[in-house]
Amino acid sequence: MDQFFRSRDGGASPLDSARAVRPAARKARPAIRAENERALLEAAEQVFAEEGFGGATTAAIARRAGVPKANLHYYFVTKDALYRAVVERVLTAWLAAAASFDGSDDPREALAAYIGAKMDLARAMPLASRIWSAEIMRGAPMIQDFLDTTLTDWVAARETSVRRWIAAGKLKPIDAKVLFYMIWATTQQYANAAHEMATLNGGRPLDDAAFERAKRQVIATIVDGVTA
Amino acid sequence: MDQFFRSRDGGASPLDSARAVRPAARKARPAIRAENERALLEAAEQVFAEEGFGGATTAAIARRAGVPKANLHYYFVTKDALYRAVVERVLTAWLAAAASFDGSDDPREALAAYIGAKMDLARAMPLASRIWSAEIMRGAPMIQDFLDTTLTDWVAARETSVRRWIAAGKLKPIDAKVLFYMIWATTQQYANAAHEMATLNGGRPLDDAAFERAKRQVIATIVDGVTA
DNA sequence: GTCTATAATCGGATAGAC
DNA sequence: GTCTATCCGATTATAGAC
Repeated sequence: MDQFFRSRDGGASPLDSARAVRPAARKARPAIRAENERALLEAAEQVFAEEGFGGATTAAIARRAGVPKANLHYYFVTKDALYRAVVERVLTAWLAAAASFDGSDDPREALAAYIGAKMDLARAMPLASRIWSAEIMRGAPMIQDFLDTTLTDWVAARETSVRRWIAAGKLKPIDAKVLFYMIWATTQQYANAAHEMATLNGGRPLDDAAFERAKRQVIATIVDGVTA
Repeated sequence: MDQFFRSRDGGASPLDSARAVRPAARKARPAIRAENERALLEAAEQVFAEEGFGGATTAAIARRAGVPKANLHYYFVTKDALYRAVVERVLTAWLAAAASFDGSDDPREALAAYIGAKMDLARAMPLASRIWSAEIMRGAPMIQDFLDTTLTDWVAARETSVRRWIAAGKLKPIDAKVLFYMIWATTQQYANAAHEMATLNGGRPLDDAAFERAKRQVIATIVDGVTA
């Protein structure tokens, strides 16, 4: 995972990202460390999602996690390292959802499974999903290596599948990238714009039934829109 | 326009947002004021788009505009007021694009015109569009009044049109809000994720021809996906 | 491993000379 | 109307006692 990240100053090689978290001292109580790291990561996810990287402060994160600020800097040496740890979590989840595209040779099934998985990811991890979008909006200073390597390869491979489906008459003659941009944008929207959706829903967040209806409509629209 | 805004502390009524910009002194040279405000707004748009509200600094904005930092605070009393002025511009553009939905009684034409206008907006004003998305992602602290009033009314009226088209057998039985969320997300993507798209395009931004092809595919996918 | 105290810097905003 | 100098609270990060 570390190979995807570079430090925010842009000058680092993939290798030096090493461990963002200090190694545990011998004979430490692992439970305390695990709990403090968990609380800090959870608080960091909230604050980074609400305020963005620049607007987030380590003091606010430490306060929300219920640990002294100096403790935050003990577990995560810099604000940057803490942010990286948060982004790693959602990258893992993103890759897991991506795998769901490959469960079927039929484009309708593959697309339905992938769109559904991405919708579920936005619903289950809205804060992490928002951080992911914000990272991309800022020009991906932390995940450029991921875009250059894993994502580029992933898209290229799926473009081959799409071309095969087009040749087989199963899909319209579309550009696969444009399709993926639409899928990414639409599914992320259910994390990014949850507040706007709540406002337009009479002030209440979407309940599970409304979300499931939305998921079905999103899948149906895209699948019907690209199949021949 | 001012009635859409509230100050970021959340406690303000629409009335007190008054003039974010100082009134010109009598006998001032309007050209200097106009040029300084223009340079500051342009620089602010760049910095807010790159760093977010919290990450942007007035020093960086003043430096990019080529004016002393104290001058920024002369023209725009607070960072908040400068941000509000930037958001006002994109709100105006958003409303102009929204009007293009109402040019036809046929859903295919209305949707094509609106999606095309939103795509063109993202292409023509990518920085302002990104700020708009970031504002919504943060929970719309500055444009909540717009969401509560103008946007709520706009969506409600278009939902009526969509229901009419469904009843006439021209559209599938869809939820209009889910359709609009998809349109908003997909079109914004061409501003928000321009860097990611460039990476997947061999490092080069989309040229005009590629953008026009994407626009046609987005329109076709959505229109074909929702028409009966 | 924890946390109080503090260093060093940066941030928004202003005073007041020109 | 402009801009240098500066205030002062906030911010990241660390030192060092416990």
